[in-house]
Amino acid sequence: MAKARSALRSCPVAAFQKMIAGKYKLRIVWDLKDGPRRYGEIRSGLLRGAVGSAEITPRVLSRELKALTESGLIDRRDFGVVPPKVEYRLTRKGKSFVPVIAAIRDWGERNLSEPAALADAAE
Amino acid sequence: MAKARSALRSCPVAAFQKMIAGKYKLRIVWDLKDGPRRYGEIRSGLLRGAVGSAEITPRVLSRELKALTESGLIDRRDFGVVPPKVEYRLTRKGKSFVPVIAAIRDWGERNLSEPAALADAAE
DNA sequence: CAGCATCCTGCGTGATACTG
DNA sequence: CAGTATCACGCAGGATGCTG
Repeated sequence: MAKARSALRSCPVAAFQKMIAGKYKLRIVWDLKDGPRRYGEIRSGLLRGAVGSAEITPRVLSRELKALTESGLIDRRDFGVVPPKVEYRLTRKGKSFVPVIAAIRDWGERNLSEPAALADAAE
Repeated sequence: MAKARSALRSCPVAAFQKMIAGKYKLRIVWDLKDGPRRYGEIRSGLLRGAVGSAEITPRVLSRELKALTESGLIDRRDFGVVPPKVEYRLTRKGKSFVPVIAAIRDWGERNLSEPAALADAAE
């Protein structure tokens, strides 16, 4: 079975965790599910849902986007114009990953959101 | 809609990320799906799948277990005997989370494991 | 507009040693 | 056996400023 082979490496879960490491990767992918978006749009989009304290620094966003690109989840498209215009879109692989995030969101909406908030508040 | 309310806080995805933060939490929950396990068993179980370099230090494992307990995913049962015997088991909430991990594993097995390994190897 | 360069800080994680 | 205590370190991630 092919299963045993891949399971050895470090199990899919660990690979998954590496892939989505970082605070924004999941949200970026989720945001891109509706179609291509420009750098600034993604940045703005990430602010929705933030509690309102911190901005996402270009350095961080840039890193995440690059990592996602190297993971093969998203694709970077540079229009090579001035002023710069760059779009990011999901790859095939990225699209196939959307349902997984959907499952996460779905579970999170009914199990986290509020009850888990006290675990935070307690801290 | 209740959706908007919970979505505001920081979106389910962020809450999810906080909940499973740490290298072992997902694997612990996954490991516990087959039934209760003792501290030492969990520790040994985590070594399967590790590339073989590092041990899991008690400090780290202890923290993860405590965090998972406070998240309400697992339940700690101390038998109060000597030598100590402590079992960890999934709660209802924890069990409901297993399918999500299954989805992750499933996706990971067909999309990561090897092709994504080069992203690692490159590093 | 879409980044990159530099500095700085907190925390997650590993190593080691000790205890009820 | 099932942890806790202490030390140390790398790195994610925020702040600020610059550029093509």
